Amino acid sequence: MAVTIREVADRAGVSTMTVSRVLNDSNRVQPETRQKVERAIAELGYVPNGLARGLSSQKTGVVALIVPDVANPFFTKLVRGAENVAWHNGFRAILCNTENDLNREKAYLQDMTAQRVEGLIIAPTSDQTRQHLKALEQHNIPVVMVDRSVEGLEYDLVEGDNQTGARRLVEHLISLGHRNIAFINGPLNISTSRDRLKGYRQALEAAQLSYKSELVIQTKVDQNGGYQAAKKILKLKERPDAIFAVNNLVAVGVVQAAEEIGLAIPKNLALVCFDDIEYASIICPFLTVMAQPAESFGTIALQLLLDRISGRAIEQRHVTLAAELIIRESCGAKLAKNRRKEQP
Amino acid sequence: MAVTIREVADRAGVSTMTVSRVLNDSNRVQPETRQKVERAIAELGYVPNGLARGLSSQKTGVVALIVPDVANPFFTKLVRGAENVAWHNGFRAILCNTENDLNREKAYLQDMTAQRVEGLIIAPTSDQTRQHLKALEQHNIPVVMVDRSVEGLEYDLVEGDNQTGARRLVEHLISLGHRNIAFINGPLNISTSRDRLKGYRQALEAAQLSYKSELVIQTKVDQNGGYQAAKKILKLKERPDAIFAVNNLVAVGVVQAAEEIGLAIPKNLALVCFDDIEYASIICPFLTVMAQPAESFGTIALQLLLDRISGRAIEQRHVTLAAELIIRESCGAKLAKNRRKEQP
DNA sequence: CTGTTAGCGCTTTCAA
DNA sequence: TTGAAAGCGCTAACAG
Repeated sequence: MAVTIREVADRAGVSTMTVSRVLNDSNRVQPETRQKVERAIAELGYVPNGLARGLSSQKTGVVALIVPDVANPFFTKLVRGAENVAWHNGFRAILCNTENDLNREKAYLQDMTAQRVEGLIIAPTSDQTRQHLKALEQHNIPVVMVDRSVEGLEYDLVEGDNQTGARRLVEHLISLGHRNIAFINGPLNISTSRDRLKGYRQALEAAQLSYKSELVIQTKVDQNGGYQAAKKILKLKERPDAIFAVNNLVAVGVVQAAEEIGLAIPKNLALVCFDDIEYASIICPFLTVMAQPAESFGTIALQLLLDRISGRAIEQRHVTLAAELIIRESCGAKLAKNRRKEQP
Repeated sequence: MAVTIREVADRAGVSTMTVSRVLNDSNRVQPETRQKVERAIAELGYVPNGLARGLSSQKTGVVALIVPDVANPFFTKLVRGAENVAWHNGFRAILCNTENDLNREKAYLQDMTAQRVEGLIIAPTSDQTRQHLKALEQHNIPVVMVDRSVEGLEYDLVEGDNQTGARRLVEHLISLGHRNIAFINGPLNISTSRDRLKGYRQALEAAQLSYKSELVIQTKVDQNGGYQAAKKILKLKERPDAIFAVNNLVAVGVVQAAEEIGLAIPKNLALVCFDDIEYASIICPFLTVMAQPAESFGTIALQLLLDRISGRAIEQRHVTLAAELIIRESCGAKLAKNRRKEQP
């Protein structure tokens, strides 16, 4: 058993309450008394029991971060930003990686409630998350949703401007002369998939291109999902000349598939996607992307959460962060430019 | 205040003890009683208070993961592996991102002790971590060190074979004809830096190349560190024809610097490093690396930790994981090959 | 400024 | 198989 407040109090010759006051540095303690206590703490190597503290005070100083996939650079950065802000405000962050699994998400949600975390940042696996979250309403634990929204839930939200982003990405492809543009999308029960689909259609319409359902496919939003989907869509009799991948990892899967099939990007196939891949883009600036400020998603979400925790916020807040088009190789823009130069 | 065990007990018409037994599914409860209790739990939406539980039982079901930088793909994967194993064994993982800051590491360590986590995985910021860890010894909390070792600490350890890996990387450069090989290393108070330096020297000696201290430079092991160091070293009158970067992020910084200076890799400068960058290598297989099984670092470390927690392990264990040389573009091997073809 | 008294919500221990 | 009593280590609320 570790050293307790009792032992510290005995050694310092004061009551436990006085020790407690020193710990929470209430200034209602005489300097000399405080010194005695502090010496006792140091000598004993006393570390207050956080559980007892939390149980008694109803404050744990812990928030939970629930994300679908830590290995996705977007979420990695989001987590980093959130953890940082938490740290600087005296909070710890528990990381919960759901692996896009609804059951795991549900279990984590229960668990975090049990641990009495003071707040929750969640990038929901899908709209089905609604039920789990609803079930937690009675616990009155502040929640902020990030990246993905869930209809019918009144929580604060930090998301990207997915529709606009998608539209601009597709417009870009169209401006480069592509007419047969496939869209490898995620499941439609994820808000980002729905919004990006809207943007895709919007861009086609504006260019008076018809929407062909065989060019739009839904898959898991990870590398393998992108790989499988690309394999399928690139076998079409009328092969697309460009692909819009719903996110970075799906795009990685597309690159992999194209390589295997022997299609050169961007020569034989143009490719664009949502979300950058940090270090990759420096090593070789290849993917043309709609980059989102991932870290800001995390820092802002955590700030909103802290506002809730401290009771500063009342109304529901909805932050939308713009994305930035970064044109590199994979869309073929530079290729096109060079071609023009060569054939004057 | 949330629903408590008391209310569940009242509603089910049993004592709190019986509810507790159902919760911990002790089988010493009559089926009918159990049903009554379970119904009450469901109706009330009861979630047991983990703090109270932990305080009372001395078990929290939480382990801490302390890493220097979550945004580094190596640690991201390590964390992912560890979190996964924790999950499957009924444990939650708290992520602590120290940002390579000793103070932050110290605070986290104290904090985790306070929260009574049942175990600790730590990739230490440096040898200075020893003092913090020593201070926690009296708490008898199981610790497993990963990636980096700290001398004088008797904890379980999972690390890579840094010396061999570094040696092979440099040997590879030498085999390609490079003689003026710079090494951008990390601080020597990190074990991996020391071991990789040994490997570097070993390779030079074996090839009877002299060690030139001006070609070895220490820096922070992140992108900016690599960038700054490369800027400096590439200005040398006798410019190196190859660089061995101590890790992936440093290599990214080197690429950045080389780009700025106008040096083409691998044409004017060969580059190799430790640790792969997952997605980047698929999008464009550029960096020649010594890839470490990052996820295994995490899974194995967590398994060792679970052994400790359950008291299964007694002796100190030391796991060394081999790295794999992956030859891509940046070292110039393929360039060399082509050159040979072109000049028969 | 300091101490006393009661819990926080659960589990352990011992009886029944 | 079930329950009563006694804490786990701390802090809130009130006295003094």
